[in-house]
Amino acid sequence: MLQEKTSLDIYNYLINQDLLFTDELLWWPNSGTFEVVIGALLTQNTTWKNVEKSLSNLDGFLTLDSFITLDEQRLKDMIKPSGFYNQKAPRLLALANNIHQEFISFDVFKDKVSRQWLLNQKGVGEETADSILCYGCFRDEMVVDTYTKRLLKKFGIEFKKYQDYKTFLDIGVRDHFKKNLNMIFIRYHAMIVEYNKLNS
DNA sequence: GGCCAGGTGTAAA
DNA sequence: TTTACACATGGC
Repeated sequence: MLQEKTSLDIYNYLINQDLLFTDELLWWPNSGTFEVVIGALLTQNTTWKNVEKSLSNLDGFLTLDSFITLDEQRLKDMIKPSGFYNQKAPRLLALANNIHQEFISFDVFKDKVSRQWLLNQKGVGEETADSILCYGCFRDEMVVDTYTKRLLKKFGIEFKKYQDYKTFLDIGVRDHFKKNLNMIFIRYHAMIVEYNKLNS
């Protein structure tokens, strides 16, 4: 009889792969800052390499207060390397302005924002919302991306909906670890991405 | 040159 | 509720 793997089995499998990073908190650059919001939108259907070019262009404008001073055309020019700039620029500016208007500072945003508030923002879907919550706000939210789906498929696990993937990944490790879930989710997702990079 | 990348919004069936 | 398509640059 075929026994299906649990999310904890896959987590432990990845732990045993000896992936090359020492501190999972550093895996998403400048996690816990507004920069994660920018990166999360820019990386949509885009390689992180291209996002890095844009982030580099945005040097000096990576805080909430400085970012909202940019005008749309200038932002488009700066984020050109990461593609879809005609839609990403206005969406990023609207999001940043909404954060500023609703929460005043990014620190308050980190503390108070809800997943639903993020999902109501144009340009923020489920993965982007979870990336912002997990890496930007250090909340206990697991991120599901193409790497995740690809890895699970190797184990014969497939779902139709994002939420089904998320629930599958969440339950097993949540029940096992019970505490420090944000760190576990960060480590889990980071390992999935690194594993894919090494095996592709 | 073709294909894909740490997706999302919209329109149409 | 599901499916199809546009969005755009850069790396391989």
